[in-house]
Amino acid sequence: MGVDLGDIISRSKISLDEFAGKTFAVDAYNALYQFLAIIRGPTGEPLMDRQSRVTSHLSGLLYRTTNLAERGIRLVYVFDGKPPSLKDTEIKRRRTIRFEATTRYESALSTGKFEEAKRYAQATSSLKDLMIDDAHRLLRYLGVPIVQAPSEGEAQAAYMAARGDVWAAVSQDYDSLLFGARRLVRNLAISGKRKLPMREAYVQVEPELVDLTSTLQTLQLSREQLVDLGILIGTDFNPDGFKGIGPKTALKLVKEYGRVERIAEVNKDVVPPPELDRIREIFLRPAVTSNYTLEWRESDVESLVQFLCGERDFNEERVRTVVERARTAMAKESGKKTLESFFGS
DNA sequence: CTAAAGGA
DNA sequence: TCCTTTAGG
Repeated sequence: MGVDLGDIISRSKISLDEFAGKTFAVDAYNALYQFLAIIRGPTGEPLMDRQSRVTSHLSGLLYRTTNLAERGIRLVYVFDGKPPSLKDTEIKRRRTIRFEATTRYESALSTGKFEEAKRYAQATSSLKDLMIDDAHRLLRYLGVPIVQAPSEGEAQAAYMAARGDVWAAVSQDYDSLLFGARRLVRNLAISGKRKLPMREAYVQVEPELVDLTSTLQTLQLSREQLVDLGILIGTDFNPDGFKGIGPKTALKLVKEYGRVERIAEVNKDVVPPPELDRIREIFLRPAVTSNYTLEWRESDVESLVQFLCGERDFNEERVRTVVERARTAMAKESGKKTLESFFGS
C-alpha cells in the first residue's frame, strides 16, 4: 500500500489550473488499480463488455486522460517491470487479501447483501495481462507516451521527476518521495465533492502537491533519513515496519538518532532486518532507465473508436466527443494549429 | 472515475 | 440552476 507518511508531511491543495502546460509521470499501475477498484456497478461488478472482459480501467483512463488534456495537462504513463524480489512477501500478502475479499464478496452477493458485496468487491481487483495490453492500446491510440520501467513504475516516475523531464510524479502513494521525486501530486483528477460509499459524508477531493525539498526542510531530515523513516513505518519491502512504531514515533527517533542502526542501539524493539541496506538501495539507487522519449502524437481517433466501440462496446458518440474536446482544447491552449505542434518537443 | 439523468 | 443519483460497459 505504500509508506504511510500522510500524518507527518505537509500537503498543499492545488487547483488544476495551476497545472496547465505542465507534464506529469503517472504511476500507471497505481492509477489502473484505482479505476478497477472504484468504477463498478450497483452489485460491485466491474464494468465489462459483452464478452465479460473488464473495461473499468479503460473507462477511467480515457476520461481522466482526455479531461486533463483538455485543461492543458500532459501525462506520460509509467508501467511496472519486474518487481524487486524483496517485494515477494508483500505481493503474497496482497494476494491473500484479494482471495479473502473475493470469498466474502461472493457470499455477500449470494445472500443478496449488495451493499456489503460492493464494499468487498473493491478489494478483489487484480490487474490481468489483458488489462495492461488494453491500457497500452488505449494510450497509444490517444497519442500519449508510455514508459516501461525496468522495475518499479513508481521509482521510474520519480526518477523522471527528479531529472526534471516531467514536472512531478503522480501517485496516491508517498513512496515517490523516498524514490527522490522532486514533486509528488496526489488526487490528480477532476476535483469536486465526492460522497463516501456507505456514509452520509462528503469529501472534497482536490489535487495535493508535496514538494520534496520543502518536506525535508520542514522535517529537518536528509533524504537518507526520510528513507529510514519510511522503513521504520513500513514499506512494500518490509510491510510490517517495526513493532509499536508509527509515523510520529519514527520521526522523533530518526531526528534524534539519525539512522536505524543508532536507534537499535537504544531501543530494544528496533531490530534492524538483515536486508536493511538492500531496502535502502531500492529507494536511493533504484533500477531505472533513461532510455525513453516523451513524444505526444496526434490521436488516432479511428483506431481508438474501432478498439473501444468495435471491440469493447463503448458508446461511439461519447468516445468521439471526449477525444474531440480534448484535441480542440489543446490546440487552442497552445495557440497553434495542431496538437502536434503543441506536444512536439 | 466521469457523464448524464433526475430532483429540488 | 444546482445538487444528488444513476448509468456507463
